[in-house]
Amino acid sequence: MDNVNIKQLAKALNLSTSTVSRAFRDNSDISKETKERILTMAKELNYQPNHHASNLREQRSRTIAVIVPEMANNFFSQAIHGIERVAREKGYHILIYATDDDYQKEVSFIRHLHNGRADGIIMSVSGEANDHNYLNELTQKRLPLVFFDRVYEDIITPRVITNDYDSSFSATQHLIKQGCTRIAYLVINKNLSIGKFRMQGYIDALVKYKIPYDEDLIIDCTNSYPKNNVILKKVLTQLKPDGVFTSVERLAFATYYACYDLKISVPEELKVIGFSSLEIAPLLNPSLTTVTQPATKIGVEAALLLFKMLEDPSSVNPNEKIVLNSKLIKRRSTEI
Amino acid sequence: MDNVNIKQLAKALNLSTSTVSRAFRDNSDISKETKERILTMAKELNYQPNHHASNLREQRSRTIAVIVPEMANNFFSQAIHGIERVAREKGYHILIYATDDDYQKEVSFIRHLHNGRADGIIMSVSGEANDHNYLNELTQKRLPLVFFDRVYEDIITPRVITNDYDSSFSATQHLIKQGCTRIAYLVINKNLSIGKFRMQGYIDALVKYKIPYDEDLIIDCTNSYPKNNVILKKVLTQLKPDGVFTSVERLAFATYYACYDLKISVPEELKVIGFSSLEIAPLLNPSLTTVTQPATKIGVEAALLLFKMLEDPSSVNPNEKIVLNSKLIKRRSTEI
DNA sequence: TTGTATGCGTTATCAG
DNA sequence: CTGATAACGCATACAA
Repeated sequence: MDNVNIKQLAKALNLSTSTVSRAFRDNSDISKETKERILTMAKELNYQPNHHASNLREQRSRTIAVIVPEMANNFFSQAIHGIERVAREKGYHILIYATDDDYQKEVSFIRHLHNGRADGIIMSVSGEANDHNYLNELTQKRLPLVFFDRVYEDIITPRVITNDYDSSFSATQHLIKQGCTRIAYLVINKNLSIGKFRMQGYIDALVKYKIPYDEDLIIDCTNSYPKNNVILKKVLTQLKPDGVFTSVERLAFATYYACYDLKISVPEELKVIGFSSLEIAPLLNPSLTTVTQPATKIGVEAALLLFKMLEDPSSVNPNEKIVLNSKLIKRRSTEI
Repeated sequence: MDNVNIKQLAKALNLSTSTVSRAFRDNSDISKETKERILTMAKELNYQPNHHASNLREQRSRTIAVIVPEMANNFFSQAIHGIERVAREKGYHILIYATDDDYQKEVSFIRHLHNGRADGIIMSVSGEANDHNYLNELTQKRLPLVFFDRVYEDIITPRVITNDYDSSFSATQHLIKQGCTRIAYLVINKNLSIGKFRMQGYIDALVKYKIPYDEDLIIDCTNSYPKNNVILKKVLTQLKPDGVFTSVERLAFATYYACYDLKISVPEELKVIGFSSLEIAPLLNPSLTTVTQPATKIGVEAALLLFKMLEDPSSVNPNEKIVLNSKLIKRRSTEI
C-alpha cells in the first residue's frame, strides 16, 4: 500500500481535493459533518498530508535547525533536550547538526539551510574563525537565528547566555577564599565569547584580592584528551598551581586524570572548580565543585525566543539578550 | 533580498530553467562551459535549490529521522553522534525526536513521519506498551526502519544490538568471582528486550555458580531519581545484597547515591557494576566497573544499515541483526 | 546541447 | 458550503 494522497482521499469520499484540504485547516469554512467524514476516512486510510507539498505551498517547514559544536556533550545534549520540549509543544520538528568545532562545517550548514528546509536556526557557535559575515546573509534573508551559550559578539541577533563573568568571578573568589594563591585558568578557545568573559571574571577576582595575575597560568587547552593530559601534567608539575579553574567541563575531567596520574591529591594539594553540567558531579572522586549552567533552561529559552521571532519578527529586538544565572555548587574538590 | 529561485537564476543567465536545473545534477548532459557559467552565477546569487520543491518532485527528502527515548543521556547522545557522522558523509540531514519513554509519543512520531518528511528511521524504542503493530504500517509503506539497542522483538526489521546476554553473564560472573553471593539486578523495564536478555545472563551466571536465584533481588526501578533513591535504600537496608548489577547507567548512579546516604562503602560492603557509557567512569568514587557498549559505533552501524536499505532495499535482510560486543571494564567498585 | 511542457501534492483564490 | 484551477519550485520526458 502506497502513501495516500489528498486526491485518493477525495475520490474515496466523492469530494474535491479542496474540500478535503479544508478539513485539515481550522480557518476555512466547511460543514461540520463533511469535516467529520473526511477526518474519519483520513484516519482510516492513514492519510498524512505530504510535507513537501504543503511546505512548498506555504513557504514554511515547521522545522527548526539546531547547530551545536558537538553532540556527545552534557551541556549540549541537555540544551537540545530543552529545545526539543518546546519545539514539540509548538508542533515543530528539529534538524540537528554537529560542527565538531569546525568552522567550515558551520558555514556550510548555515548556507545549506537557506533552501526552505528550516524556518529558523538555534546555534552555539564553533568559534574557530573570525569572519562571521556569512551569518549576515542569514538576516538579509530573514532566516531567524538565535545564539545560545557560545556566541559571536559581532553578529547582531538574539541570544541566550549565562552570567559568565559573574560566575567566573565567584568561582575564582571561592578558590581564593579556600586559600589558593596560584590559580590556573584552563580554556579551550580564548577568543570565544565565553572564554573571554570567563577569563575576565577570573582576572578581576584576582585583582580584587590583590593576587598577582600571572599570564603563564592561563592555560590553552584543546579538545583532545591525550593532548590535554600532556599539557596539564606539564602545568601541574612545572607551574605548581594550588587551584585550577576550568572554563569547560572537559578540562575539569582532564585535570582529575592528570592529578590521578601524578598522584596529586585534590583538594589537599590542588583545588579544582569547573564549569560543568554534569549531574553526577557529586559522585566524582572527589566530588567536583561546579559552576553549573541551567543547560535545559537555556535550550528552552532559546527555543521560545526563536518561536517568538517566527510568530512575529518585529516582536523581538535583534539585540535581545537573555541572561540566565549559573549556580556555584561547592563540593569537596575545593574544600580546605 | 529574497531567496533566489531557479527561474531568476535562469533569467539572469538567459537560459531555461531546465538547463539550469541540469547544471546541478550530475547525470544529465550539459555543456561544460554553460555548467560552469551557471554554477558561478549560482554562487554569486547564493542560489539554493528549494528543498521542498525538489523533494516533492523526487519523492525523497535526503533526511532520516532518529527517535530515542531521551536526549540527555550518554548512550544516546553518543549513538546520535555516530549516526550524525555517517549521515553527514552521505549528505543526509537528521531529524531528531525524543519519546521520553512515552509510547504515545513514539506512535505519534512514527505516524507523522509518513508524509515524506524522512526517508528512513533509526529508533531505539520506548518499550512501554505491547502493541507494536503500528510499526508494521511502516514496512507496508516501505519506510525503512532500523532499531538499535532497545528493540521490539516482535517487529521484523534490521537491528543493531550488543551482546547483552554474554556481557551480563560476564558481569555477574565477575561479581561472583569477587565474592558476591547476594547479587541484586536492577532494571527499569523487565519486558524490554535489553531488560530481558541482560536479566537472563545474570540468572544463568548465578545458576552456573550454583548461587540460588532469589526473585526478590530483581529490583524494578523507574526513571525518577527520587523514587529510585527510596527503592534502593530500602533494598540495601532490608535485602542486604553484597553486589549490585545495574542494567542501565542511571541505576548505577542511583546505587552510588543510596550508598552515600546510607554510608555503605563500595566496594568493601557492596560491589557495583553497571551498564554504562560514561567516559569518566574512572573518576567516580569509587571508579565504576562498567559494561561499556560501543555507543558511537552502534550509531554508525545503524546508520550504515539504514543507508544500505535506502540505496537498495533488497540488499538488506529484514532479519539482519548486527551484534556488537560490549566491554567489561573492571574498576574499583568491584575490587575485593 | 538546450528549451518546452508537465506533474509532484498541496493550498488559496475565486466562482458557483 | 463546495468545486475548479492556478501556483509554489523543481526535475524530467520529450521535442527541437
